[in-house]
Amino acid sequence: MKNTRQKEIILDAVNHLDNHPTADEIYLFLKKDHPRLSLATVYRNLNQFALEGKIRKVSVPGDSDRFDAVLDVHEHFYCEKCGLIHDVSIPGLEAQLLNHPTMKITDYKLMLFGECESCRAH
Amino acid sequence: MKNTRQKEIILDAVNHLDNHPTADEIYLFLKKDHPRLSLATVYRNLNQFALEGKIRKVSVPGDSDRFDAVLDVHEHFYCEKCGLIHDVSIPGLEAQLLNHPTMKITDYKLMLFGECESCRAH
DNA sequence: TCCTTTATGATAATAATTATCATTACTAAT
DNA sequence: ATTAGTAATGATAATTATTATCATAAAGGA
Ligand SMILES: [Mn+2]
Ligand SMILES: [Mn+2]
Ligand SMILES: [Zn+2]
Ligand SMILES: [Zn+2]
Repeated sequence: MKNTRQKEIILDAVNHLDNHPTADEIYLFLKKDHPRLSLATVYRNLNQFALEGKIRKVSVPGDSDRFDAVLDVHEHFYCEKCGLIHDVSIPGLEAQLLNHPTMKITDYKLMLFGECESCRAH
Repeated sequence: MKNTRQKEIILDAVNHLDNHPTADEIYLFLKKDHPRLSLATVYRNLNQFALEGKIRKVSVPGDSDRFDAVLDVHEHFYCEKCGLIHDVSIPGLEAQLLNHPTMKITDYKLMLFGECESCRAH
């Protein structure tokens, strides 16, 4: 509700770190230039931004949540070789999931697993 | 590797409790008749069974993991009204996800959210 | 039965996230 | 510009689910 320097730099960080960073990674990145920043403030604002739809929260089963400034519909793929999370486009998937005949589905969380292109090449 | 009474009753419990129970729910259910059972043993064996493919582990973002004895391909739907997890069949979904043109996808975790039929009726 | 090995039970440790609360600093009104 | 009111922050404690540790117990083969 009130504008703060912290909100500004945290949102900027999510926009500039395009690797689906965790709250802690964002915190460590910002701490270099803003040593008084608190991890609690990072969590608080990331969750608030996600609620407001300014960013996406990406749940990784058995691991920390990650954050994504890209709002276009896309899925996430966790490469079990390199550990990176890659964006994946699956056209028609969202419509297929949300148009279920009996259940009123309003949202979904999906994580794909496997081996990414670059790891397969090696 | 060794057969124990604990393995037997824990696997039986997952088969008997068809509500996608958590490790703790299984533990509390079994403790009534087996007061010496340890929660660590429940976790250990549930994870082992899941690795062996005897049961499924169902990840619920932001909540405890759940366990499922039904091995047939099906998805899970979390009703935000009643909090229950319902089974959902989405024919063709698995093939669509695993046959991605570029990524070698071998597995996925999906959780659907919305309002279930019975809650919508009220 | 005896021996070796693996599993168990009890509890400590871990790790991510949220809660608490005194202090700080926005914002708007004076 | 000063003030007053309110919301946000920073520091840290608490929470919660799960895993790790390790002494003891029990499985199963010889
Ligand atoms: Mn993304
Ligand atoms: Mn199920
Ligand atoms: Zn990779
Ligand atoms: Zn419901």
